[in-house]
Amino acid sequence: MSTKEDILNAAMAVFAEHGFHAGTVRDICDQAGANVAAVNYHFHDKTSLYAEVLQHAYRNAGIGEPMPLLADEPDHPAKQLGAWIAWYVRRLLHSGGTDVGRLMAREMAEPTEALDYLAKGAVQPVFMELGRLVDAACGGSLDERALKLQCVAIVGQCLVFHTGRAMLERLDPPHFGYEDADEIASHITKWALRSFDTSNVDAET
Amino acid sequence: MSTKEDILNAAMAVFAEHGFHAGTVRDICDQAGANVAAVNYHFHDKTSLYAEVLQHAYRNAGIGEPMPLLADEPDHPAKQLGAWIAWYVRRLLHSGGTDVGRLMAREMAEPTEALDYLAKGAVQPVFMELGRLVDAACGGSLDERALKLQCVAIVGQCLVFHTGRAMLERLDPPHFGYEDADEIASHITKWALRSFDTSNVDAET
Amino acid sequence: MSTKEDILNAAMAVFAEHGFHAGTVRDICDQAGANVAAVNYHFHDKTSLYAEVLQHAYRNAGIGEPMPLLADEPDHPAKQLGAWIAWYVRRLLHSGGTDVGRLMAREMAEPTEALDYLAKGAVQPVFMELGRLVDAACGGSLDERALKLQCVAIVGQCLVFHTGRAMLERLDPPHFGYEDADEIASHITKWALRSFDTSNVDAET
Amino acid sequence: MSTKEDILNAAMAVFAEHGFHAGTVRDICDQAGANVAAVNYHFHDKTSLYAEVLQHAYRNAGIGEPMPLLADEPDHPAKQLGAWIAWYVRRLLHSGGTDVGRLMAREMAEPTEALDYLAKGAVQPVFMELGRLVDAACGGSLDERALKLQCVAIVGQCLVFHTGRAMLERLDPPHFGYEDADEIASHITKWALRSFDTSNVDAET
DNA sequence: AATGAATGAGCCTTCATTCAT
DNA sequence: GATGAATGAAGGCTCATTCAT
Repeated sequence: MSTKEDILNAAMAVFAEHGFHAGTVRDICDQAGANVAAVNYHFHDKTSLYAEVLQHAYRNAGIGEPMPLLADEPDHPAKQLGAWIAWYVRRLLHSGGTDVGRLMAREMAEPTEALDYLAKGAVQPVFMELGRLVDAACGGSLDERALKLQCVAIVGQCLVFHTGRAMLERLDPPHFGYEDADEIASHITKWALRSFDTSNVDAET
Repeated sequence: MSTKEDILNAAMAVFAEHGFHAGTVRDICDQAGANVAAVNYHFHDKTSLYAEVLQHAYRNAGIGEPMPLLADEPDHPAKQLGAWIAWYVRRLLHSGGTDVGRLMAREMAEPTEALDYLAKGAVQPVFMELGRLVDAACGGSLDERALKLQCVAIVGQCLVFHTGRAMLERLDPPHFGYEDADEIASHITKWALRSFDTSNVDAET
Repeated sequence: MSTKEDILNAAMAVFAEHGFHAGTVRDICDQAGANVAAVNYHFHDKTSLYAEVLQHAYRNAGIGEPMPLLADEPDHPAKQLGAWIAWYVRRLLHSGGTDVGRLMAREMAEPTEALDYLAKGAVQPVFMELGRLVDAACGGSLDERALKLQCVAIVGQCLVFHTGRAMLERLDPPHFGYEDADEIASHITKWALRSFDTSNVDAET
Repeated sequence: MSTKEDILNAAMAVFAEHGFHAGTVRDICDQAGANVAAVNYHFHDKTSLYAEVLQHAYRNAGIGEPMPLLADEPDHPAKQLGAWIAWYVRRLLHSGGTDVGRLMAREMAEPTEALDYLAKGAVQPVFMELGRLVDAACGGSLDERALKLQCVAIVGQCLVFHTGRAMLERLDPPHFGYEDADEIASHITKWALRSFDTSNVDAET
C-alpha cells in the first residue's frame, strides 16, 4: 500500500507548489515513482485525488504543539489567551512555507467544495475555543456580536502574516518571519487585553 | 478601440472565475465577441494579458471614494485614522465578491511577477499613508518597529474580512457584509485609538 | 512496437516531400495511422523526430551493396577505384528520387545540427576510403593538397547527378537516370585514371 | 516606389536565412520598415513575392564579371575554357555565403515552380555556352552524349564547392574558400584539357 | 498609396484518461 | 495490483490574409 501513500504525498507537494490546475498528474506520478496510470487506478480521478489530498493535509496540519485550551488553566484566562495567540501565530508563520499552509491558502482564494468540509471540521473548533478564551479573558462583558468581532479581529491580526505574506515580503524593509512569532504574538495579546479593561470607554469617531 | 477593452473586461471576469491557468483564452475571446487571435494581437500573450488585467483591476478597485489623507485634516489625526479605516474596510468589503477582489485574493495565494508591480505601485502608498496616520494619532510615541506592527495589525483586522471571506461564510451565523462596514470600522478604530493612550502600560504575557 | 516505426517511416516520407517546416505532425500521424499525440509520446518533439528520421535515413541509405575497400584487392588499385566510383554513382542515382536522397539534399541546403553528426559518422569514412584509393591508383605521386582536390573533384562529378538532379531534369533533353549509372561511372573513372598518368604535364591556363 | 524595393530586399535576406516556409511575412515587413499588409498590397501573395525574389536574385546573381564567351576569343578555345571555369568557380565560391547563393541552393533541394523559370532563363544559356567551349576545346571530337557528360562533369567539379560547402566544412582540415578559387579552377581546367588530348584512349574498368 | 485592426485556419504540444496486458 | 502504449480533446500561439479607412 506504499504506492498510494507515495502518490498522496507527491500530490500534496505538487498541488501546493503549482495549484490544482497547473499541477499535472504526470508530475505527481513521476515524483512518486509510479506509473502515469497510477493516479487513475488508485484515486479514479485527478479531482478525487485532490479531495483526498486536502483531507490528508488537514489531518497533518495540527502536527506539532496541541492547541491550548481554556480548560487547561481555567483560572488564568488572560494568560491562556496569550498562550493561544502565541500558538496560533507560531503555527501560521511556520506553515507559511509548508505544503499544508500553501494548500489552505489556495483553497481560501479559490474555494472548492473541499473547503466546506475543512471549515466545519478543522476551523470551527479552533474558532470556538478562541471565543471561549476571549469571553473568559474579558470577564463575560461582551455581547455575542462584540465577542465575534473581537475574535475575528484577533484572528485577522494573526492571519495577515500568513495570507498577506506574499504582499508583506514585497513591501518595505520590515520583514516578519518565524523567529518574530513571539514578538508578534505578545504585541497582539497586549493589545487585546488592554482593550478589555476599558472596553466600555468610547472614542470619538 | 472597443475590442481591446472588451477583451480586458472579459479576461477580468474569466480570470476571477477560474484563475489564470483554468481560464482559457478561447473563453475570454468568446465572451468578448472577438477572435482567438485577438488576445495575441492586442496583448501578445496570455501572461501579458493577465498582467494588464491585474493593473486594470487595481485601477478600478478604488472606485468611489478617494483615500483619506492626513494632510486633509492635520489637526484631527484620530478622526483621520478613523476615516481611513472606514474607507479601507468599505473598500475591502465592497470588492469582496467582485472580480477585482477575487483576482487580488488569487494573486495573494499564488503570486506571479505581477504582484511585485502591484505591491510597489498600489499597496505601498496606501500602507505608507496609514503609517503617517498612525504616527500622528499616537503622537509619535512609537518607534519604527512598533509602528509597523501597529499598521500590520490594523490592516490585518480589515483584510480578514476580505481574504477570510470564503472561510467566514462557512462558519457560524455571524455574517459580515458591506452593510456592516461602518460597525466593523468603528470597532477597529476604537481598539486602535485606545491602545495608543496607554501604549506604555505592559500587560503580563 | 509497430506504431513507432510506422511514424518514423511516415515522417521520412513527409519530411522528404515537404521539408521540416512545411511537413506537419498531423500529416505524419495520419499517414502512420496513429494519433496526433503519438509523435510526442514516442519522440517527444517534432525536432527530435526529425533528428531520428535523419539517422534512420542514413542507416538505410547504403542499402544494397557494401562500399568497395582498397583492402579487398590491394593489387589492382585502378580497378578498385573504378569499382568505388561505380558504387558511389549507383548509390547516388538510386537515392536520387528516394526519400533518403531528398532528405539529405535538404539538410545540405539548410543544415541543422543533425548534419554534424552525419558528417562525422557517415560521410567522413567514405571520403577517407576514396582518398586511400586515389592515392594507391596514382602511385602516391600526389601531395596531400592535390590528393584532396582530386577526391573532391571525383565526388563532385558523382554528386552533381544527385544535388543537381532538379536542375538537370529541367535542362535540355539529356536525362541521366539510374540506368545510366555504369556509363557515367566509367566516364568519370576513365577521366580520373588518365589524369594520373601524366599528372606532371602542365597545360597553359 | 521605395517601399516595394525595400520589401524585395528584405524578403531576399529573410528567405535566404530561413527558407520560404520558415521566413515570415511579418519578419520581412518589419525588416523593410513597412506594414504587415504591405506584402499583400504590393505582391498579392507570399508565394508571388517569393517568385519575384527569385527573379530579383537571378538578375543580381551575375553582378560582377561577365561570363566569358567563346566569341570573345574564338582562336584560343582552351584558354577560353579555362577562363570560363575560373569565372564559374569564382562565382560559386563567392556566392556561397550570399543571399543569392543560399536562395539558389534551397531551390535546388526543394524545387518550386520558380525553378523551371530559372532553369530556362538563367542556367540553360550558361550551360550551352560551356558546351560550345568544350566542343571547341576538344576540336569537335566528342559526340553529343559524351559532350554533355563532359560538361556535367566540369560543372559538377565546380558546383561541389557550393552545394557541398556545408558538408566540406564539417569534414577534415582541407578548407576551400574564395581565396582558393584560382587554384581550384586551374586544377579542374588542367584535368579537363588533358582528357581531350587522349580522349580516345580507353582505360580498363 | 498605405495601414492598423481583426480574422480564421492550422500547428505543435500538453494533459487526463483509457485499455489491453 | 500495476503498467506501458495510445488516445482525443483542448490549449496557446503563429501566420498569411483581409478589410475598412
